[in-house]
Amino acid sequence: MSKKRNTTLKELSKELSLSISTVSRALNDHPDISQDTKERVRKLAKQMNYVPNLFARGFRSRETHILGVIVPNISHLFTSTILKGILEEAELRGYRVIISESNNNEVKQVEMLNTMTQFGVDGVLMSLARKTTNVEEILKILNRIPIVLFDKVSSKIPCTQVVINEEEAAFNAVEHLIELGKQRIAIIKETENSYNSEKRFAGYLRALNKYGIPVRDKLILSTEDISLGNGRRLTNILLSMKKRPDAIFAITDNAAIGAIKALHKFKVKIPEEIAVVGFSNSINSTIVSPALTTVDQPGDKIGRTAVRFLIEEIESPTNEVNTKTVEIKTSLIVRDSSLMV
Amino acid sequence: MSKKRNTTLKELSKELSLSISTVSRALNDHPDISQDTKERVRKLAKQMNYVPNLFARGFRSRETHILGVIVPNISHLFTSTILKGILEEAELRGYRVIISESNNNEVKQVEMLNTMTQFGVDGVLMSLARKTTNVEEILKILNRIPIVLFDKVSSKIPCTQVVINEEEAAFNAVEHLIELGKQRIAIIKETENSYNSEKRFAGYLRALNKYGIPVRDKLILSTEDISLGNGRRLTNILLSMKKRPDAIFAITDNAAIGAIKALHKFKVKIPEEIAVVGFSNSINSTIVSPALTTVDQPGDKIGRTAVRFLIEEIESPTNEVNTKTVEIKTSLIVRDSSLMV
DNA sequence: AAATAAATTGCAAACGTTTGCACAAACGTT
DNA sequence: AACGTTTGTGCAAACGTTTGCAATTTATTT
Repeated sequence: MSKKRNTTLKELSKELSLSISTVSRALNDHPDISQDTKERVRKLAKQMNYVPNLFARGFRSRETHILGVIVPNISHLFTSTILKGILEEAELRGYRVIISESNNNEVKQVEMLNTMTQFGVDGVLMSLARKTTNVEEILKILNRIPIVLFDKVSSKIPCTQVVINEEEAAFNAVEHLIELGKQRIAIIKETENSYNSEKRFAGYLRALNKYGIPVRDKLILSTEDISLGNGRRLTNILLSMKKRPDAIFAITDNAAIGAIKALHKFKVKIPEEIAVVGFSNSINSTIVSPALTTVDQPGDKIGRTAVRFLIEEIESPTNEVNTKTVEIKTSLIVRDSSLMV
Repeated sequence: MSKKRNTTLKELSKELSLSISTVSRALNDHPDISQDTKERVRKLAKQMNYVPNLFARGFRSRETHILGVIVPNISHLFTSTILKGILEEAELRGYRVIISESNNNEVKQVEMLNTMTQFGVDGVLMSLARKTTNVEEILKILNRIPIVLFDKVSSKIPCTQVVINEEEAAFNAVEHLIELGKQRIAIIKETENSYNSEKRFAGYLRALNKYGIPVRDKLILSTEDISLGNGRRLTNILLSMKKRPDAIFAITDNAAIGAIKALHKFKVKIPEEIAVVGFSNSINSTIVSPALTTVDQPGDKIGRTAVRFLIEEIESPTNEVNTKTVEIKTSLIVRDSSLMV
């Protein structure tokens, strides 16, 4: 059970009567080494099942080929889809991935960032904890290693950011409702300064503006925690109004599903009386009935793209700051909750 | 942007006019060092923002304090809940976690296991790919480092295994249906030699036996891929029978939801005509209507437990093989799909 | 044949940490 | 005063790899 030691360069070199350095260079395909020697070395290496000790290597060259990932909540479906993309792309490019969860705790988030750099990761992919306000510490670390933000990002951090076209996606969703003939469109969004929520809200406003529909404050509802339960609760409020809305745009599938449940309870016809649109295309959106119209966000593409940019920065470092924002296109998936005949 | 170097022991030692080894020992709270020195060292270390180079350490002591995790599919909700538990418990105990996805591919699974040991992880937590049959390679690696299996396990691999009480959980679920007065209980399960499926099937059989209910082959349906779509398809078959079942036990929430969808379509009353029970307590089970009765598996507890056993094996290695199986208790959550008044 | 260039290979240092051992000082015991 | 003991500290080796430079061999040129 005790950890058996791996074959080392030294053992190979002894076996072949070569020096350690020659063996090392042969395996790394260094041009100074003759073809002949290279083949002999490679053959024996394979035979003796040689694998380089990554710690010695990382230790020596301060390159670990490890990427750190920090996300608020790993069991959120959208997040785990992104992680899937990250894992796949990283593996493809010969990087390994360490994952941590911040639990939406800003302090913990910085702590993890520190541990990771201390650990020697080559770069970090990060989705910010809700209400990340103090970016000081993050900026400090950004001076030392490249960071790429995705999904929950912040304009206060000058680095590459990979997001979906939140504003446009929301615009499209609301435009869809308007084209259906809806005029009193309510929105259920987040209170706090959440990047995603604000962008989506902006899209909502732009759509109303474009079609000359007045913005009614009463139809703009916010909640701290954009959950199913709160979606239900806010919808109840909407239903108690003298003039009910004729559509609800919830910036989250869960909240939208909560809305549907509430509407169901009060026997409101969906979508005839009130149409509902969500955001995320989570599995649930097809399970609820009526099936939910929603915005599909290609999580794995976000993950892959983020990895690609991060590795690029790692492998060809420049002294300029990278501040580009990459937008991944989403698409509106129309289902029964907004399908009028 | 270039990787700035961290403070090293050498720098600390120079500053304090002490030897490197004294500083090292002071920071590791070695009893040989005087309290006075320890405090001076610690103070300066903090001030100079010293962090040990984990690579040098891991390299030296061949202990990395990294755990490897291999799962079939990270974006499966139950899996990511387990991961959450793993991450939390590991962090608590000062271990870091590397996660890989096997995509249910046996070859890839072994490959990852190899890369991880090569990488120097102290131990591996693994949930097996479906249809893992060739355990040769895994056994080889088990000789070198401790492995703990969870969720998808195999009796062919002599190591600690953390599972839920699959058989009993299924038994309870079916017993619940019987107590409801159901007599023709169908089961939707997996075809291939899946550990979970077989255990659950065994529980199903035991429940029928206990109550003297004949086992009818026609009511035992299997599918390769236990998905929502296949749940729906198999339910359609059940509905086409001359004598329909009066209950369906699907060994997966998704399949159960497929069943509900099919029943819905044919306007079969749930649970009066046919009751439905699933397995997993995924979020969806509360979103479908009627809400699904299902078995709650405490994912994070599984994760935490697995980590605990693994670390124990790492930190106090014995030469005996560890083959205990730890069962985590589940509970049946009764909802509308089987709630009769 | 001598001189130079090119192709291979080896030596040795370096990376930052831990740890067995040796050493020195201070103390207590005969 | 001589001897052990205890306490605190430093020396130096080791972990496995990479890499600048030197050394050797071989090929090419004059």
